Amino acid sequence: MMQDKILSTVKDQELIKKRRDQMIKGAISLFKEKGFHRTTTREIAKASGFSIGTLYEYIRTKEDVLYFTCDAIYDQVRKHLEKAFHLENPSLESLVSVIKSYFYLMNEMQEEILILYQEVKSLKKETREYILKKELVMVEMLEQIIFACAPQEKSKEEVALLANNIFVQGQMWAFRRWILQRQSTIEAYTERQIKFLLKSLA
Amino acid sequence: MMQDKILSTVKDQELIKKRRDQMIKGAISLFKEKGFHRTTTREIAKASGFSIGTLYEYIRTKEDVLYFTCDAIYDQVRKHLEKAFHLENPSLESLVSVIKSYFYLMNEMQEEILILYQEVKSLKKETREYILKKELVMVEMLEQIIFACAPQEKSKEEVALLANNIFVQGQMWAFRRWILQRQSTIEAYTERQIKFLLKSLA
Amino acid sequence: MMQDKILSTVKDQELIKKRRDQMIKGAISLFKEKGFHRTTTREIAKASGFSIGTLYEYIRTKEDVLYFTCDAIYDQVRKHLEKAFHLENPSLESLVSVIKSYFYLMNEMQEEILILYQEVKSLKKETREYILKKELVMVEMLEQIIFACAPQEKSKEEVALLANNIFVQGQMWAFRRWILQRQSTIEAYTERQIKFLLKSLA
Amino acid sequence: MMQDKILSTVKDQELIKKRRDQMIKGAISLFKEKGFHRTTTREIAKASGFSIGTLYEYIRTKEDVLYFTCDAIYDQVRKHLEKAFHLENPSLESLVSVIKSYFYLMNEMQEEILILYQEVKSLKKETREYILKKELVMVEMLEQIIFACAPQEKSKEEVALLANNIFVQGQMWAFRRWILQRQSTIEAYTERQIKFLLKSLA
DNA sequence: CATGAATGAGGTTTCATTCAT
DNA sequence: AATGAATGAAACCTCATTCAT
Repeated sequence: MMQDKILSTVKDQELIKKRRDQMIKGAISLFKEKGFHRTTTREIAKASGFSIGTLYEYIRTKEDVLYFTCDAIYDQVRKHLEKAFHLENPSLESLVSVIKSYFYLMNEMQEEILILYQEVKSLKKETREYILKKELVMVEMLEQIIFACAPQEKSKEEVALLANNIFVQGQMWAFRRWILQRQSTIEAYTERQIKFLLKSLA
Repeated sequence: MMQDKILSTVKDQELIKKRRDQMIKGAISLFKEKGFHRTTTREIAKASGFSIGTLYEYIRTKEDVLYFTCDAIYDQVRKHLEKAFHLENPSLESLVSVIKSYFYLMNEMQEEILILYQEVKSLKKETREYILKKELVMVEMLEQIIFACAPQEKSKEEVALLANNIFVQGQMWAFRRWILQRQSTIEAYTERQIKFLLKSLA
Repeated sequence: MMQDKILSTVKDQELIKKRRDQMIKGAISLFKEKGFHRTTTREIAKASGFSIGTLYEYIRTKEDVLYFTCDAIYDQVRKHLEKAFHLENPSLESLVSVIKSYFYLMNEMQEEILILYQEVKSLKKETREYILKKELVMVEMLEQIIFACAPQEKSKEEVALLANNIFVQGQMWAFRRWILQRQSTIEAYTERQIKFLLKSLA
Repeated sequence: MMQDKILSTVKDQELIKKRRDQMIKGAISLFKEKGFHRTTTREIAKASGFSIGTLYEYIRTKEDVLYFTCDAIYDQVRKHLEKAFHLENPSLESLVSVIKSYFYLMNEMQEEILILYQEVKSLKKETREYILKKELVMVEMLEQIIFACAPQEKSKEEVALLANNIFVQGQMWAFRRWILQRQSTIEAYTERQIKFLLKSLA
């Protein structure tokens, strides 16, 4: 984990984990509300339940908080998907259920997804690439599944695009909530997208 | 235009237009590079070719710059689309050509689209809603076109979703460039998306 | 008049007088409302009915406006007093009527008096002294009247102090309005102050 | 104390008191010299012996400095008066000694009194009223003393007016120094004012 | 390990004044 | 004479970061 590369003054590894988890929890709730830039380190410390001094025992710069936060969100998504993506006998139905599972997760994690969409660009290049690689891995997992479940003759590029489309359509439910959620539910939305998708796969 | 509602100390309407255009141009190039929050008003003034004092003759707050910028980007998109959307005899082919035209525009306006995606959330509620309404209008235009060109039995909701998908798939080319543009060109991308879409419409 | 010493780009003397009168009128109403420091030159120009450029044809610095304003207020007071102070046959009664006349004037000019009290200190030393000399002259006029009307054996110093007391008690009605005007009228206030004064003179 | 209502980022109450006292001392010396508006927050910080950042740990806005300063000046006056006003057996002599004590205090606190006279109006309504109430209380204390020491038949209104006159005559020594202190000493001034006053009381 | 007071660079915004038209 | 757009110094205030306790 790259997380470990960010040095902490503190030695006790368990404590580091605990404090960073507190921090991420506090940060997410603040970033949801006001975004990264409008949130101060003092607020983060307070929301995390410790002092500003202590916060800086576990990070080097404010950007580290954003990094940890994005990282944690991606891990949460990945953890969920890994479970769902573990298919026994691939079939179109299992692809459908994977997609459903993913869309419903996006519905639950709407706010966190918004954070990713809006703030990742504030990370510096190197860190941003590290974070995005995590999404890349997930997209590739999805590609595998499509290959396995819908093995019609399709080029690698087409499958890759389908995987991306599915990924974005899940996130879209979050970042276009102002338009999509005015008149639809996650269930109806999922239903329709899957319908279109299956036609595309045909 | 809501633009007019933002007061300027300056009275000459033509000059206001000219200066605000300079400002938008300067701001876009800076926002592309470092985002809204990391750009200072001093930098905006300089990039616009006038002094900080002059900048504030044409805006009230820094947020106004973001507002003008987003507004201008949306207007640029809309202006283009209005032309492309003006169909003579609707057919599947004309739908395809509309989509192509839109995708190619997104390719040209990549950086601007990124600004929209990342910074609109920094506008205050009221202004943000005003800006998003512009996108809503465009989505509705696309819905009309789909109805006209692909008049198979489809529910209003399905058409709305298709319009949204098309819209997002265009923008996606910009905001997922790090993954999509590594291995594809706008032409190939457009081709494939249209292929999937036509299947969905079938 | 020192006013004339403040150069104006404009040559036409009548116009200068007219413009400065407009300016003073505008300035007084603004200073009443928000004080000298919180009033901007732009606001003064607007309230005076001309442009900021024109304002600066008739003054050199913002402080000049304050100077003209204080000067005009003092002149207004003096003009009034000169009439009232012109006694035919001096007597205690005529002293009383002079005081009454002064107090009632202070009542009418409350806001202007407040400007003097609060803003004269913002004038630079030299100008301030020039302005205060005008009050000194008025106090001396009052001393003459006391001498003439209440010719009991009193030292020069005592008379000077009485004159000052009377002057301040008139202004007090304005600058202590928050305490005095809650429960009294100018008539009752004048009555009582005169009663005490006559005892002091006895 | 209302002071406590103004939040400080700092938690240590003793430190807050200490720093605010430093601040008030620094501010008074600057306000004496150049007034509130012409004094910058940086100057206040420097004169207080700490950085601009630290200053803002103990206040929210520049106006708070003025508020603390006025409040401190009034408290200093009140503290002094409370001692002097504590009479054992009331008599005309004790009234005279109270007045003397007050006038001499005004002589010592001339500059501070000037600050009150010129700057209180810069406080926002609510705060200004809170500050003025402190003066009101002192005036009422003086009314009590007059009642006790000079119990001739006098109306409540007359006593109130006398108390106000005494108060203003003390402050006058400060704010009319340019005229009064040219030719008199505080001793002579006090003597004469008391003489007039006793006649008024007769 | 934890705390929180201190720091000061740097952000946004204002406004007196000038000068070309 | 009148205008008003342009200027930029300087104001207030914030906040990431440090470090003595």
